Amino acid sequence: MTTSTTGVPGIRERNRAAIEAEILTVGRRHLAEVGAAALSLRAVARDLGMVPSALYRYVAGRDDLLTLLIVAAYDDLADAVDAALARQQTEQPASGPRAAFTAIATATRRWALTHPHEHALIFGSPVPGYTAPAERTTGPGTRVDAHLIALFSGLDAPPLPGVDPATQELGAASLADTLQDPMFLGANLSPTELLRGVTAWTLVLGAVSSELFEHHGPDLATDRDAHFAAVVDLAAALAFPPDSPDSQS
Amino acid sequence: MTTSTTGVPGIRERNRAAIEAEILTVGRRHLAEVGAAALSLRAVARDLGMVPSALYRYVAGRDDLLTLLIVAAYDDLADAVDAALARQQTEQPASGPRAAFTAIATATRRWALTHPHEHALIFGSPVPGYTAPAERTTGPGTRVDAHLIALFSGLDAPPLPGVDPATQELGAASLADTLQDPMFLGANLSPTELLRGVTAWTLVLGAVSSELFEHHGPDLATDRDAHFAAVVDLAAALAFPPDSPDSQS
DNA sequence: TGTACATCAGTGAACGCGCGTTCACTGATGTAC
DNA sequence: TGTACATCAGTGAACGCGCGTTCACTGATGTAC
Repeated sequence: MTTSTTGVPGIRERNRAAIEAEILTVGRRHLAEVGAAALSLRAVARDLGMVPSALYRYVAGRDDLLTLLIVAAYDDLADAVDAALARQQTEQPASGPRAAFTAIATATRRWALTHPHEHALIFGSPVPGYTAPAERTTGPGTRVDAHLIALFSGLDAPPLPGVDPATQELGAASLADTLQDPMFLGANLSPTELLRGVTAWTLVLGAVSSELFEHHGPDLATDRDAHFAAVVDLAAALAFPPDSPDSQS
Repeated sequence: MTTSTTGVPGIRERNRAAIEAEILTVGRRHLAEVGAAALSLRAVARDLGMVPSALYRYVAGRDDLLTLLIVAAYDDLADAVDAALARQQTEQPASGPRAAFTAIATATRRWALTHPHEHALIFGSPVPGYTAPAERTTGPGTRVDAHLIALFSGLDAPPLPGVDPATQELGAASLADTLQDPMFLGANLSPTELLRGVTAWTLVLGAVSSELFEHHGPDLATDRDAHFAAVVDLAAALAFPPDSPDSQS
């Protein structure tokens, strides 16, 4: 369309890309400052030195901007997790899935602490009057999950002591349908592994949100890092077999 | 002041109490319908058949109304938990702390599912531009916690298999200061018990929020009750010794 | 290389909306003597 | 029991604010011939 016949993008196209990037940057800054509920198209436009209506050349409306920010947040988090995994892979090439789980959990918490509003946007209470379009958010929203699924596969952990086998069985069975999702293709995950993995991850996210939103006040732990490490250790004990190596730094 | 010399409240005083109650009722209904972020003084006044400014006779402003609603939500949840515990006490008088933990978790989830916005108000992301006055919310906010503390005391559970003792020790130590809080007076709780108890409860709240906010989409489990029961079973395994009885209904 | 036309970016004004909060006021309810 | 005064509940109008979205428009950038 606007592409010239040589395939080289013209100025218009380059400008458009530049401004789209700028909108995203400013949008993220506003999100970080005021939160999703108070995010305003007019304020973003103001900050871009534009008149509000001009934004509609680039964004269909406020909801569309929110969707862009959600996608960006998921991607940013996933990038941070990818980086943490890669770092670990080079520093401790022999480490197993449990250490990878710990690395993912730690990176997720770090990211949340540095991006509280973006964490709230994707893991907190829903933004009033907005529902995310699944076809745009599920892709980036499952990048971290894909890592976890790989880690939880083929563990064959023995039942935890003090756990009721019948209750576990029923809970696992209720997840069987989910395993049909294409996401799990080739993962070779058992319902029980999924149950225990999802539970471990729920605990991690719960701990992060609990720390961030201060459910137990600001002073629960004197050493928050140590507290979180212990929680992650417990979470890992839910999903991984007892002899699984976990190298804490 | 307005009390007559006989000690019997006059009409004014009774009217005032009645209207205060009505404000709370309408406020809660609005909260349930639109959520905390969209809660508006004007709308509440409208619904009461009053002019907006009249509300200021009863409430200092929007923030004050929010505080009232937070207190009411905590109390309502705690009432539901109390009722569930009492019911269990009569139906299964011989059941132990682990069964009580399960009852509390189940009641908390039930309450959250029937009061999603109130759950979000106290356990979700913070309301933008509002910070709760601790001196008014901590009282009702810790009623459920008090039950849990009692349950977690004196358990002396053995270390979970697959858990790193050093990591647990550090995590527990970071909670030692918290144990000085008057709330723990006479509870005889060890740092390790607190760590494992808080973690178990974090998992429960995380699971409730995850289900409510649909972090894994609407269709993670075909039988959500069974899924939740299995998660609570795993949570209990974190805090209670393996031989602790847990009677699932 | 030059001209006629189509596309696009951004402007500026306006729409209608709802919000929290203030203020001077009326009329009813209570209190003191 | 009656009267003068103080307290309180609720009214109505107004303040200034920011919001999302629409619309007709100007001027610049690109395209076709």
